[in-house]
Order: sequence, then C-alpha cells, then structure tokens
Amino acid sequence: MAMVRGRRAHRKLATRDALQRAALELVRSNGPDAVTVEEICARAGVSPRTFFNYFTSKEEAIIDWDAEIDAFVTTAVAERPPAESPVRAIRAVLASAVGDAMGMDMWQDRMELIREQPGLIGRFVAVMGSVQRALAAGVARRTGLATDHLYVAVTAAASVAAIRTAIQAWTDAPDGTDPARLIDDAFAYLESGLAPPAH
Amino acid sequence: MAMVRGRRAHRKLATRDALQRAALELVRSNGPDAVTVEEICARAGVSPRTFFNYFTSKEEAIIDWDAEIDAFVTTAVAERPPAESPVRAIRAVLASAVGDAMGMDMWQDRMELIREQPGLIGRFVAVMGSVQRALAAGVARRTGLATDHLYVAVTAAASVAAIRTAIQAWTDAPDGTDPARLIDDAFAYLESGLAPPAH
DNA sequence: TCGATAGTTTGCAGTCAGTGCAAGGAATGC
DNA sequence: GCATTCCTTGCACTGACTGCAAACTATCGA
Repeated sequence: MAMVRGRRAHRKLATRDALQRAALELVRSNGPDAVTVEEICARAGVSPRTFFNYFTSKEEAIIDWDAEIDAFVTTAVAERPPAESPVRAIRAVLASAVGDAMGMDMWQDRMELIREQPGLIGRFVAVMGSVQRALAAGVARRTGLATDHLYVAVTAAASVAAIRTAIQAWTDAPDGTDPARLIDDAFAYLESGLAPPAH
Repeated sequence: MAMVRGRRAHRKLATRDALQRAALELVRSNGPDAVTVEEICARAGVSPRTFFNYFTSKEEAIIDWDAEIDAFVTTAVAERPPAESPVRAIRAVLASAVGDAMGMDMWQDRMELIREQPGLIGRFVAVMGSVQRALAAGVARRTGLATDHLYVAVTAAASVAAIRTAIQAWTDAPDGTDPARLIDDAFAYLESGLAPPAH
C-alpha cells in the first residue's frame, strides 16, 4: 500500500472507493447493462463528470485492476527456483495467487459477479491481457529471452488461456467446487502437450 | 455460397457488401476511431438507421464473421485422421485454413488492417472466441468427450492462444515473414508442453 | 393484372457513454 | 496570508445504438 499523505490524497482514495463500491452494489442487484454511470455517481455522491476522472469506462469501475498485482506476478514468476520450467513456475505462482484471492472477500464478490453476469466477461478478458503481459515479463527474466520471443509469448498466452478456462469451468460448476483443483488440472493438460486424457 | 433467390435477397446481399466495403475503405484511410457510422452509410448510399439492421456494432461491419466458417472448422477438425492427436488435428486444419485465407485478397486486406490499426484487436479477439467454440466442438466430436470437458476446453483455448500469438508476432514482424511458419512454431511449443527452446 | 401480404428502409425521438473546456473551490507550499 | 496547484463540476457536444411507426416494394396467389 502506498503511503497517503495529506487530506487531498486521502479524499481521492475515498472517492475512488465509493464509486467502485456503488458500481459493484448496483450491478450486483440490477445487472451490468441496467446500471448507468449517473446512478453510480448519485449513489457515490459525486458528479457524473467526475466519474471519468477516475475510470475511463463503466466496466473499469466494476472490475478494476491494480498495476501492483502485475508487478508482483512478474517478480514472483522470475524468482521461482531456477530448476522449474517456466510453465511450472507460472502454475505455482497462479495457484497460490488465485488461492489467496479466493480467500479475500472483495475477490470472492467479484468472482460471484462474473459468475452471475456474463456481460462482464469482456472486461475480464481485458484484465487477463494485463496478467498475460506480466507473465511474459516474468518468463523473459527467467529464461533470458526477449519479452516478444515467440516461446515466451506463447507460454504466457497459453497459461492465461488455461486459467481463464479453469475459471470459466468453475463458474459453470456446482457450488463448493474447488477452483484450485481446476486450475491444477488445466495446467496438467498444458504441461502434457495437450495429450488427451487416458479416461 | 447459399443460393440467392429473388430480387429482394439479392439486394440485401448487395447492401451488406456495400456497407462492409465502405467501412473497410474508410477505416483503412482514417483509422477505426475516426470513422463514424454516418460516414460509412453515406458512402454506401444507405440511411444510418439501416446500418444497424445489418450489423450490431461498427466493428462488426469492419471485421465480420461467417457462421459457415465455424461449421467448416468443426467438421474439418472432427474428420482429420483418427490417429492424430487433437492438437495435431487442429494444427493441420488451421495451418491450411490460414494459409488459404492469406491467399485471398479480402483476408489479406483485413490482416493488413489489423496490423496497422491496433484499435481493432478487441473485435479480433471476439472473432477468435467464435473459432474457439468451433474448435471445441470438433475436439469433442473427435474424442467423444463433452464440449465443456476441461480437457476439450483447455485444448481449444490454448490452440486459439497459439494462433493469436502467432498472428500478433506476424503483425510485429518485418514484411515478407511467412505467417504459416510462425503458426507452426507456436504449435510446436504447445505440443512440447511448453518446454523452453534448447538454444 | 391486381391486390393482399410480408419484408425492408427510413425518419424521428430518445437514452446513454464518453470528452473537452473553462470556471469555481479547496488543500498545499511558501 | 497569498499564490499555486490540484480536483470537481456544469455545460455543451459527438456519436453509438434502440424502439416505433410510416412509407415503400418485392412476392405470390387469385
């Protein structure tokens, strides 16, 4: 957490938080398409114009993304034991990261939201793009290859495809299903070169 | 090609084509954000309201997608020799499909467009989602597993990630680079379980 | 050939997202 | 205190997109 100095900076954080909270609540009860920026602002006690000083789109307020998470993912992947293959490193980092996230109320809420409101998938995909770049940076550091080397890019993209699929499967699965298990299985398929299951 | 009977159906096709052509030309010269639906319609000789009888968004007119292609991909994957693994089957189908597409002027144009106008990537991703569903259906038919089986879903998603990455790499590569080669390399990484290149 | 029918186009009016600008207000540094 | 800087807000505007009802036109049966 960055230090907050001064009344001004504090108020900014509070406003941002109020907007996000208002957006989340309204979308939760009405669905994403039935909520207008105006309503969100009314609830947060802020003018509509101000909304766009904080977020560039309605969806961004609902599911925002912190650049700090990307930085964390990059270094976490880079610093896994060198003996591990890149995919293994990614698998380890994501399994624990997602596991942690599921423990946090805020994320539990958002995941539930995505589960219920398919209209937010677009935004979710955008966020995953951010994760993909972070993973690519980590793999690049770890292998000494360039970020845009084909191997690095494919590894990051395929890994994100795997988590995305696992999360998708989880949203379709019955309540109580363990997401970590699905992520693990998805990565196992990846690491096997996508060989069909013995079955 | 479906048979066109009657003047009415013929005119409809012509209008659709005119709109698409107009959109493509304008975007080509001005970039996607600088083109309005109104301009597209003026050039196609049609009222703005009519535009939305044909396409649900501006982007859809620029890069549209035919459901017939999806159907083709599904059966092509399903009918590859049974000895091939699912990824191999996908690789074979996509390599030839993309190879063919590159030969067609229309697609060459669109690819150039995506290369030059990063603002269209969102729409491109949407189209890839359609391809992903088609691939999943093909793999399901071929393995006897359900379409939403985790293995099937991961295979389709990872394959799409591989093509998308290859195309991305191609857009960044110098002119004259062979896209088929990049696709091939990307799938080779996938099939190896994302093992890092020897080098 | 004519007239009923059904499919298409279009104008109109309206909602909503998102942006640029300039004025007002409040925190901050000196 | 006072000037500066940052933030908010209202206003006016562009542009995507939708529903509705009226005008038009191809089609088809009598």
